[in-house]
Amino acid sequence: MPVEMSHEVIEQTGGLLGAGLTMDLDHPIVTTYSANPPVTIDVSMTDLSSGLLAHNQLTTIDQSELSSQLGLSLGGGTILPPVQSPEDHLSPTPSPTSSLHDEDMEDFRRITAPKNVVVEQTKKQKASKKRKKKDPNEPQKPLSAYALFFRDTQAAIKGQNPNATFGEVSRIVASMWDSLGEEQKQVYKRKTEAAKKEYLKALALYKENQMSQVVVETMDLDPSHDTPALLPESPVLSPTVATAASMPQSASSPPTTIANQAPTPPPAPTPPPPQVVSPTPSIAKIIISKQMLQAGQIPTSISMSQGMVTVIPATVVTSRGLPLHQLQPGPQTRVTRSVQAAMQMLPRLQPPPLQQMQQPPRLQQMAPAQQPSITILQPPPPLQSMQKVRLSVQPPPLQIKIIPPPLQPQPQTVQVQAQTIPIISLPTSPEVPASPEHLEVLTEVVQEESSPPQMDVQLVGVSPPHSPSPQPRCVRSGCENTPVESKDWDNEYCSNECVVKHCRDTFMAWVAARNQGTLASVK
DNA sequence: ATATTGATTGTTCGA
DNA sequence: TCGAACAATCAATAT
Repeated sequence: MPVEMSHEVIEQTGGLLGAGLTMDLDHPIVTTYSANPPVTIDVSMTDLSSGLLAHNQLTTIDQSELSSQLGLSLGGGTILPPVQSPEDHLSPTPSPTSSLHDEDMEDFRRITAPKNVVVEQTKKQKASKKRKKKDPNEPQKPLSAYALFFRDTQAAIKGQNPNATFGEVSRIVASMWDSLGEEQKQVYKRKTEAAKKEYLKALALYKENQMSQVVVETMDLDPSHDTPALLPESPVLSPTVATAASMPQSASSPPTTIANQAPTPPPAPTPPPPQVVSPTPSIAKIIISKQMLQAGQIPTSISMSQGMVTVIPATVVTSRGLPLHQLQPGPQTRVTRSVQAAMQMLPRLQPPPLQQMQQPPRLQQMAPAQQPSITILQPPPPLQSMQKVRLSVQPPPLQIKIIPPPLQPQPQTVQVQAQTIPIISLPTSPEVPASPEHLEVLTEVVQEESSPPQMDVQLVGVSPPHSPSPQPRCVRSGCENTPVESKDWDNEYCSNECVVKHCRDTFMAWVAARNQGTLASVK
């Protein structure tokens, strides 16, 4: 505490608030002055209090006496010889009770009693006063120079005179303010000016935010639809949505809307909105990552329309900085779920023409698909091209096709290529029914696949690589029969049985070789 | 009208 | 109904 210094200041300058205040107030203490009042303020108040209040051992001061003494000391002409040294004042701080003598108590009552009456009177008068409701987020107006000064000095006054009432402190502060030199006042005024600039900035930003509010809604198009949420507990969705919600929107850019806009679709401008919304009441869940929003890219989107589930991942990097496909539970689980949901719709739907499967509509034009197909665009791992797995499942014959993806990992522009490689062709047979369970297994295997697509094709591939023999034989290993021609296979098999066996063996071998125990659940 | 601080009073709500 | 928590009010003064 700067008690000694205050004494020195007064002794040397002969004034109360002269050099001391100037010296310390010139210090830039903008950020701390409110919490820690300027040292010199404390000094001055200490001496002021000691000189004025403690001199008479008053906790309540006679107004005229106070004024005269304040005027005397603050006027700067006379030095008040402190009866008590500042140190004495500080060390055992005079407790309110101990400092109160009987006479003081009388003075206290004499002064405070009428005050209470006044309070009661003004209470009724100002009962119906200001009714202001403010937005808590609205920036606070900068304090006036006097308010800053009051805040700084009142603590010192209170410290020296704990029993001083608010009115007394206010009068003391006002006297000090009056006696404050213009330079010292300028210090506070500069603070106020600086705070005002900040206030204007904050106010502008606040108003801007008021103008543009982000609308973020995520909901199922059909809540009654018993479909597990595609992206429920995703570690990606929550942060991204929160980011979108908290991200300030500039007035020029439209609010980011993640919503089902079926009731009132907005006038879609030429650039399609970043989300793919299913036209049918099934499910629409949107992910917009922060990176994508900032880059203005089309975000991850999932749409489902009459059995067609489209997963368009965002760029690989997520908010965690991990590739999307590495998250657990990641898109694998979600995709599987959506696939399962789509599977249940399959039996009712008729297989589409092959041409349609090979040339699906553009992603932004995912009009109601006529075939029960599932298009899954998985995010490419780094240095890997995007893998596009297209499962076209239909009642007999069942087909699963893997389409090698284009090399450019640009989900928003990628189109499904017409080139397809038939891998497994399973005609309906009693031995291998195309049950949903089986489909699910196949699907999950494909979903969990994250290795380069080439390997998939190679492993899953049905046709033997080569070995052109002069006498054609059935493709199934161990079968020596001559293949027969059928509409279900291309002159490779001798019978339906061989087709089934061959496919089963191939698939099981692929599963075993592929997973090596990592997918023990797949049988 | 509003700000300073802190005591007091009034209101609301849960136990 | 009671107590806790919160809100409103008031003081003197300056802006």
